[in-house]
Amino acid sequence: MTDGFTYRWPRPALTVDVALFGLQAGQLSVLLIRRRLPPFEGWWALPGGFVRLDEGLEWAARRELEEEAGVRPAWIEQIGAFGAPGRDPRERVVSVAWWALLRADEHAPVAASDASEVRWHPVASLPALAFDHATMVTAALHRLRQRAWESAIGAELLGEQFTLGELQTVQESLLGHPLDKRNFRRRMNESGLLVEAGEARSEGPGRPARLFRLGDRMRGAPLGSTRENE
Amino acid sequence: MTDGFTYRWPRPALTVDVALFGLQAGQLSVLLIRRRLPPFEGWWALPGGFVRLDEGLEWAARRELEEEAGVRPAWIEQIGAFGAPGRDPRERVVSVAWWALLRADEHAPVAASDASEVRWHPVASLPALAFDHATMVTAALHRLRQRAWESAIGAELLGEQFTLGELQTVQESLLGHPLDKRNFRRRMNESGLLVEAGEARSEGPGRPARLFRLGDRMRGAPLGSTRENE
DNA sequence: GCCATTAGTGTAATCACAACACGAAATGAA
DNA sequence: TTCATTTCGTGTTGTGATTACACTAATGGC
Repeated sequence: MTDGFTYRWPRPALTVDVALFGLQAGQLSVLLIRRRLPPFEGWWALPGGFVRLDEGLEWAARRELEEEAGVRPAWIEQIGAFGAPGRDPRERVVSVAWWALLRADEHAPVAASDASEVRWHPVASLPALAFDHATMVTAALHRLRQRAWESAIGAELLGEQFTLGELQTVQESLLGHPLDKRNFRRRMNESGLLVEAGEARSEGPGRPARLFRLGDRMRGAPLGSTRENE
Repeated sequence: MTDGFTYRWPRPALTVDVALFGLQAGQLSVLLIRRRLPPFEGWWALPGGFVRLDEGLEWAARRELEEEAGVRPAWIEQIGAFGAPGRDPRERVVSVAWWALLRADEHAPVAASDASEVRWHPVASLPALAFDHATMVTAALHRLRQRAWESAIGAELLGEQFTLGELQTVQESLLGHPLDKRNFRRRMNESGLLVEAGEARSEGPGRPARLFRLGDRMRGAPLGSTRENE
């Protein structure tokens, strides 16, 4: 952004790191990989890696998820850049952190490339993490809960169609606390985010539940009732 | 974040760009510099520049403000990373964007280094901007207004001590719409962010106003009443 | 001392959110 | 077929927060 020479200076390395969330047995969990190489050899870390010259940041994040764990998130959003000098002991590395959601029906992640192991860890009991990844997870969780509170983002964890009961259960898992059934359903109805889609009954007994899907272009949109600042 | 060789790959350049806001004659304005060199020669742009190997991101942002305009912001916060390939026609450049506030009593900015001119532009009427800086300004404004709504950030634009009337005026300028006097004062009182600090009368006639200052470590903290998600 | 100017204060109406219990529709077993 | 079980689906009331709104208090200038 200065003259034609400036951009030949030595430059920091640029990486992306992704906090990928999913539900494992109803537990909100983060996908971690165990590092096979130094630094932090043997430690758990977020999947991530270097940004290539020709790819966008979000693309880089998606590619790393695919390469390192073989998964494609249903939702991904940037958290911000983490660039404290010394956060990587090797050299100066600035990392753009992301958070993402993986649908439950996606196939399980598999270890690949730089990882000796890939595993879901419940957010309630995380191990020590490499680099500043603990900070990133904290920030990611914060954003996730904010989104879950204000926008039914949990729908991204379900299939194309889902019942209100399913959606509520997912949202509760994301938020980490129970929701009132009637209030939840009212909010969803009034939000205008959902549209009906037939009828069905999933598990054995009980009255069949109506099916819904996300309305067009409603990904992550705020509920109608949420306070905004003009 | 992979093996010892990976970080020798060619890497994107890394810059910071800052949307610095201030009040000019009561108008919320952004500081822009006119570029003296290609690309976008002669266009208005946000101050910014390359990140050095040994400095943190926030430091880089502050340094560029000082170098290019000779100012030190009272508040600065990250917006996020902008890294679409092609956003800089020269080569791949990823930029970490920031927004900042400059106190009214700071001395006026001066043109330096890469800029042929430095000027405040009211946000209501911005010129076309270089690169993707228009997007950054939009995002910055959004965050600024959010903060102003939920946290009396306007106090950063005033001196150490200020009256509630002054604070309200500033907040109104930031938000872009008027606030109710009594409701504003109640919120401030209940927030617990402010503490008294003597007594004074500023301009000519009228009842003297009480002076306040920000309570310890209350920078940008949310008002007590603001809804949060647990 | 009177007028102009700015600071400071309380209450009523409205709205959003939280709490809460039962009837409806299906399944499966007796 | 009847009954027990299970899950789905629905409305109202109370409470706390936000909004709207008008006058008195204290000073400076004439």
